[in-house]
Amino acid sequence: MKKKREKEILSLLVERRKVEVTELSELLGVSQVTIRKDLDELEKMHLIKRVHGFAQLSSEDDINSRLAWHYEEKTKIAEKAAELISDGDTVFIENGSCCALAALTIAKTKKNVTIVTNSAFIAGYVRNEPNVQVVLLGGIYQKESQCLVGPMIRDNAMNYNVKYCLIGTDGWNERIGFTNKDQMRAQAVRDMSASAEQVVILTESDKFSSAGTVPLNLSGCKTAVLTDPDIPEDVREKLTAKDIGIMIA
Amino acid sequence: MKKKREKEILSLLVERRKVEVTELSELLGVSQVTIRKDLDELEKMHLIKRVHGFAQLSSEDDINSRLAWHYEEKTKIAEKAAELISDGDTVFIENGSCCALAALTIAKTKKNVTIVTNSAFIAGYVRNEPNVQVVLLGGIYQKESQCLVGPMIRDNAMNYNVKYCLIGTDGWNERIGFTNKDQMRAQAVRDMSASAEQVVILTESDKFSSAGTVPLNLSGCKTAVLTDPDIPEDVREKLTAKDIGIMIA
DNA sequence: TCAAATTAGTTTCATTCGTAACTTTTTTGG
DNA sequence: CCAAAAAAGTTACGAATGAAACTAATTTGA
Repeated sequence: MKKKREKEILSLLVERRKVEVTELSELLGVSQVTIRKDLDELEKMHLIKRVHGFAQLSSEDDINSRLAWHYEEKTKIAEKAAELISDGDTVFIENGSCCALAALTIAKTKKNVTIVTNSAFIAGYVRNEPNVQVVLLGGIYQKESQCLVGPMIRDNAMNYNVKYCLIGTDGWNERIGFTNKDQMRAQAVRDMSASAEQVVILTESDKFSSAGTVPLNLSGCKTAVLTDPDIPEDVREKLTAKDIGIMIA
Repeated sequence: MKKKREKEILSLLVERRKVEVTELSELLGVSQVTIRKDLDELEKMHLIKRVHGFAQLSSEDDINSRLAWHYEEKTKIAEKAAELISDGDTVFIENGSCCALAALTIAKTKKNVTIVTNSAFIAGYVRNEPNVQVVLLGGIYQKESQCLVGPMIRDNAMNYNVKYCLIGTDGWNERIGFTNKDQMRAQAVRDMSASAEQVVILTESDKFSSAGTVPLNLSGCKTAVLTDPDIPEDVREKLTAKDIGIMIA
């Protein structure tokens, strides 16, 4: 994301879901042609969809539309995550918008990496990258999130033993730790983590302000968080006290 | 597909991949507005994509674009296949364009059916249908075909025992029987078939004119073919001689 | 430091788009 | 059988689009 104007367009879209080209032009004080060029760029990145006269986010539940929120931070986190991976590695990646970006960055920058994931979204997301192999763990297909859950995940994941498992989260608090919205998905995360030496949680720092409903309970695993520089100092201390590593993108 | 004009548009697109709205209007002798309405319909069915001034097929390798070829026959085959399934059933469905249409028809018309498939494409294809559950078998993700292959398929499929397994094919001849283009996918078909009482091959009749490279070798399974009425008489006899049932859509 | 090259943005224009109001054709039910 | 309703198609028009040629701003490197 080179231009700050593109960031403003995204913010507007996250708020309103759908904005007219003419309105964007007035609001941002540039010509409609310029706006259209910006929108073309954003569409290339799959962050928005263009329709006659408008720009809009992808469908509500789609990971693509979640990517529009804090895209820049997520990009940086994804790049940092990719640095952990070496050519030829196999890495577990769980569903989630940061994870999807990390998967794409890895696919674009590494050679001969195998991504093992429970996310059909991620499989499709890196489909055009020739230098990566993808393994999809079997399971029940959750239609909204396009990810796979259920006991087959565990069976399949046990075929592997990897160094890193990259996962997402939707919140955190001191008492219950990191959380997820969905019980089935939380279990999938545990099952995948069990086959990895190190779990890395990819999350923007604003997730630390409130917790979701289902604790991930990763206590048995060596865990680290990869987040942006805005993580509050008190959270840092609490994480460190619980022996959770902190990486800043 | 109600209108024969829409069929003509599809034929043109299969030939040329991309046709201008103005040209379609002249060729078919109706106004551009009418063409645009047709194109909107076809786009709703995911058979084509619209761009400014043109209509074009989805990307070359995409199953969606293969659906444009003989769409009507495929629709009928899919409807007939759906009749085999009852509310509450679990059915195996393999990758392929006829299979995808069958999956969608089942999802739209049946209640409480579980589709077990090795096709991430099919999972996405029925994503908006609320009355169906999808289970994706795990494996190596083939980027072009969006299907899963490899030994995990067999492990996962063994969790089930179902009545019907719907599969596709890319050819047939008398000596080697039904074929597939790809060794890994052929093995996935065998692994899925092993957990089903009855294998039903969904294919348009024109596939009987030539064979692909990898025999499916389903000899151990009770097998039937579901195809359109144009299947040649001699092929019928040869299939019957090999104890393969024939259903006509 | 300054000229050339690249990048960003604008203006213009012919073309395409979607909508709405209108006409023709086909269906349908009494 | 035929009138009313529904469906299919057209015309007309203002708004949106993409391409190209042009101008302004920024980068770069000699």
